[in-house]
Amino acid sequence: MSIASNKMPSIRAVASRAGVSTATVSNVLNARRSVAPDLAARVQQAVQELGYIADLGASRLRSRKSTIAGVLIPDIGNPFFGAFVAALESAARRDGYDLLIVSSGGDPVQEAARLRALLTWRPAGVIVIPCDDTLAARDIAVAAGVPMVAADRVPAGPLIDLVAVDNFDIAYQVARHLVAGGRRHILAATGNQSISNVQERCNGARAAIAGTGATFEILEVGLSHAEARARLSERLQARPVPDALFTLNNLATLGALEAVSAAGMSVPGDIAMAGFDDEPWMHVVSPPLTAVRQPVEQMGLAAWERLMARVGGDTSPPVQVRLPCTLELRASSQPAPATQPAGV
Amino acid sequence: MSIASNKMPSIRAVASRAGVSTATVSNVLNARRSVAPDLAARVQQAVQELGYIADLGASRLRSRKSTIAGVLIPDIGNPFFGAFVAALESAARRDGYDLLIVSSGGDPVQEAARLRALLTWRPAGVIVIPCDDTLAARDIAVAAGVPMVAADRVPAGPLIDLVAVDNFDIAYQVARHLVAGGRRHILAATGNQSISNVQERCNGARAAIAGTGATFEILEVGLSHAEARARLSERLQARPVPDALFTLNNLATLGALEAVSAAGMSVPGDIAMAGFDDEPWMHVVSPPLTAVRQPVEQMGLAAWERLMARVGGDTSPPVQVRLPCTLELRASSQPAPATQPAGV
DNA sequence: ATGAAAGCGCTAACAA
DNA sequence: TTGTTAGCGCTTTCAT
Repeated sequence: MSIASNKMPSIRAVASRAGVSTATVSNVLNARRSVAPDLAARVQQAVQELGYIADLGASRLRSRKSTIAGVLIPDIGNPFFGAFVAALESAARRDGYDLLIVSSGGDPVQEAARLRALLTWRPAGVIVIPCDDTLAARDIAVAAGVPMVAADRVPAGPLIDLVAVDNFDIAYQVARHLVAGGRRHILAATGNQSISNVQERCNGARAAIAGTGATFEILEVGLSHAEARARLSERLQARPVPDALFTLNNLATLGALEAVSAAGMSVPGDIAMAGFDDEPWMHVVSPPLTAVRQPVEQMGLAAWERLMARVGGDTSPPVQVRLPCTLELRASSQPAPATQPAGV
Repeated sequence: MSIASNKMPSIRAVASRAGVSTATVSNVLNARRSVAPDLAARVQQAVQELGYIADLGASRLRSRKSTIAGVLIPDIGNPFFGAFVAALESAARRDGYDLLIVSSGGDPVQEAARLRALLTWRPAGVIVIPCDDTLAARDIAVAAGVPMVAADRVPAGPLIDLVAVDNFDIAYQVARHLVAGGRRHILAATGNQSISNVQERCNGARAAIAGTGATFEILEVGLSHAEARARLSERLQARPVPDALFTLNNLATLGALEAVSAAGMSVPGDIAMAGFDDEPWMHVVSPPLTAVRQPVEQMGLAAWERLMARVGGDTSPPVQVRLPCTLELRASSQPAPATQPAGV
């Protein structure tokens, strides 16, 4: 709580300097009503001279039009979410909006609290990557009458607009690829099994494996790569030792790489690896990692587009946008070669 | 520009429902003046029932106290900046502030434009990672009377509060380490040589190399790892071939790894590698990469602390906070072994 | 085409 | 302790 800057001139200062009314200044700046060229010029000059910057808070208060959009994500420090927000930002800027970005920390309680903080600024709408499929935040937004679109993860219950990737389909492809390569025991490693996109991924993998005789196992490995490494290291010491690792997010992939390396297993000789999220470094490790590339920028754009539609008054039923992923096949998931001494 | 939500009850709705004045509601909610317990209870209940969420924009307008801080960084999609913002966010939340985060895209013109957009919301202060050492944005903030603290990069000219790492010192350490390992031709790869922290790093390296007989060369490799790979691939084909690569940011490191790999050079046999920014994947590549770990969280906290001090009325001369980095020595920068077939 | 004046939701000064 | 009133900076009637 601090003293706001008080050196900023108000619209009145501009008006008096230009010798016009505040209404005229407003009209010049917002191109609302037509203003005589000479007056407009005087206004522009006064704006320049004073370094006037309009107060959008006051403007919003009176006009009841908001140019803020809220963004509620699990963690701005995660590169995946960072890329998502970057895409949102450029779209928002193009449309004249500013973004209020807050992190929920993956905690549903925080999520609700942060949404309330967002609504405090009266955003035109909110884009949220839910941290669980309950999405208590939805009720708050609905009660407030603020449009909300969900991204990445599928909230259960009442429908709202959703933009996500086709998790089932791509996971199906990955699992089929692994089985086709002769893998018999696929271990899926994920942060939190209860997140909807994880479930979709698991379902897709299961469907691909069904009837092939291969087995499928899910392991929760926590929310950091260090924890993932620990969990997976434990698991790799136990029986049956999996011959394929399907990591369901970038943190798990990293932890898995460490665990496999620590266990002295060779990739893809002893164990195949494939994971969600394709990051630049994944093709400089040896062997290069097979990865699912999510169209994160398109997700951002699509989410923004949906929000703008709602904000613009679209009252049609909620839609689900599903974007296709691409599978970047690299060496880590190839069939075990007869001879290959490669470590990780 | 959209219709703001109009379903939200105002403070008047709460007041009438609780049978009190709006002033009393305000006092209850902000714990300003003391209010009789029964009235307070009625207010709280009305707030609950109506789902009232105060309008902070209106509040700020009247009270002239702002609880938003602006954050101006080159690119929210870059993990380094993402981590910085994440640190800022938790500090800000603790102090009751919300963050308005915008990206300049590394363009000074955009930087100024985005700062103006920020000021439109009347933030209590602004934290900026400048995209060049001119920092035109500074003048705008000064003119507006809004406290600004710079981070990561050192703006030239009039002093403002600055939080950065000790680039010279750590670069000195790295270069000395490389030379001590027998390297004779060190190539520094950077995105934009004109950025102050890059210059400091180069100066540090030069100082360490001076008088050792080794040579030092700087190559600008662009702003993406793809471009970095291309530039470095070219360079590695030319003479003299460097025997050490000092990459000055994470993108350059990645590009360098690709270029070295493509050139068929072994690390650290043919060429040593060391770089700025320690990312989790850097110790899962082979060989693990020597990296400079920047205390990015502490940078965020220190920058926030500085801003809060200024916002609180501290008018002492600008201070420079320099945080120490740590050098994570790994295999990639070790002396060339007599025999080692390792690729990258 | 322009200005005067009201009022958005809130808090601070002033009354009671 | 509580209520009443004015007014933050802006936009929008409503006059002119």
